[in-house]
Amino acid sequence: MVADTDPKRILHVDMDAFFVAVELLRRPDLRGLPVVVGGTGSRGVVAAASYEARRFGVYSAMSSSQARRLCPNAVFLPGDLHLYADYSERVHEVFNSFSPEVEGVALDEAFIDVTGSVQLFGEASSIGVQIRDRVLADTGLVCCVGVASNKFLAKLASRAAKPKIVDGQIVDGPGVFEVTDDYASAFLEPMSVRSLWGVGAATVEKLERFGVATVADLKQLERRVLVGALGQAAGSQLFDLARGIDPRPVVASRDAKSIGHEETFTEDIIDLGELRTHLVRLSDAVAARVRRADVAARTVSLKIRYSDFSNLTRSLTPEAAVTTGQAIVSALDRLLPQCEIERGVRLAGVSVSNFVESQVQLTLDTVDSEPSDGDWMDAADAIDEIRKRFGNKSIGPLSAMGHGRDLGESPWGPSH
DNA sequence: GGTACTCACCTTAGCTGC
DNA sequence: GACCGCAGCTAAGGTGAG
Repeated sequence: MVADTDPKRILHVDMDAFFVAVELLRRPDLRGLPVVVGGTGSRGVVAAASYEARRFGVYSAMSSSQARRLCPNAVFLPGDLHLYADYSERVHEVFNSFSPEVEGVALDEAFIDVTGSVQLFGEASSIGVQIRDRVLADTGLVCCVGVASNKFLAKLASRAAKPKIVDGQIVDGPGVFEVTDDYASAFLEPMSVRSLWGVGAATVEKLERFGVATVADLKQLERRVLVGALGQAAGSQLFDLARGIDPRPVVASRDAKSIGHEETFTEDIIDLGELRTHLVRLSDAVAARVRRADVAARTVSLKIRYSDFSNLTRSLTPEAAVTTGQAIVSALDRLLPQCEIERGVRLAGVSVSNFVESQVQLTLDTVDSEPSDGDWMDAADAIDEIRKRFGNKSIGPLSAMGHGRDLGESPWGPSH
């Protein structure tokens, strides 16, 4: 089962219906009603649903139109990521007061390694109770805590700690749930393989060919069989997870490996000029984040989703690493001819990766040539300063002004 | 009809240099 | 010089989480 040499005490903290719960703090009149965050537009999805909405079968990632059909009386809210980020920060302050080893996974969830904290605060499950109480007292939000000897089991344990919908009724969960190493087999084996980390629709289909539906079924397969079916990394990981083995440590700070923005349009785009205007705006937003991170990006990627939902991704690595919107757009201009605009473009995305230290090298061949990234840096610095003082909407590329929505506004699809 | 957004990571393939 | 094996990089696409 779990290696004897691994005495770690890991917590997984999951905020309960986080986005909805934050909304209810400022709209207490909505308590007890079906409330949905996201899905306000025709092409959007549900980001979070209250338990009252879940009783009608509304869940996150469901299309907005389906959610409306299932629960026409639900209150649909557009969502406010800035507000959620503020609350997330406050919740993380609570986590950090119990251990410095906090790994944020998303705004509403984190792993905490409390191995070194038990002498100070008591047993791991007791720390879980204390965190839950403190989060409620400091923010008014409810969280669920899973306790185990590794991240994978702690994550599943926090799921078991949550409230559930049984026969259309909301049934409270324990709030804190521990999976001991002795209990791990009995806990895991009846579960669907879909519960395991890294198993999505495609992997489920492959496993079904081996007659595998549950973790118990999965344990019947040898490692080499799984590796043959799923590849070295996924196969080997799944073999271990089925046995409750997960060696990944809690990593308190992680450097971003890519930065990107993508956007689904209210209507499909069939004009290359219009598409380019949106790409300029997206590039500008990506570049601003790159500069805030104090890095430069070597690779620029373009993502296009056509009206039939097929995707095209193209990337290139320019001679010099990029930090400005202009430099990203010039790279995109080399990729854009591969886009078949007449097919109708539903979504466009811009991302950058392969980060290096932010150092703009001015070489002799930049003299008397096209404006380089270095030439634009002073202007970009000035833009960053203006945005810091007057807000994101205060300045932007002229060609993109008046086009598209502010990034971060209606983050789960177009609002109309 | 009906599918967002961001990010990480994996696989495969082709190319280049040693 | 041709060929092989290997490593490293780039590019494209896919999968999955949250």
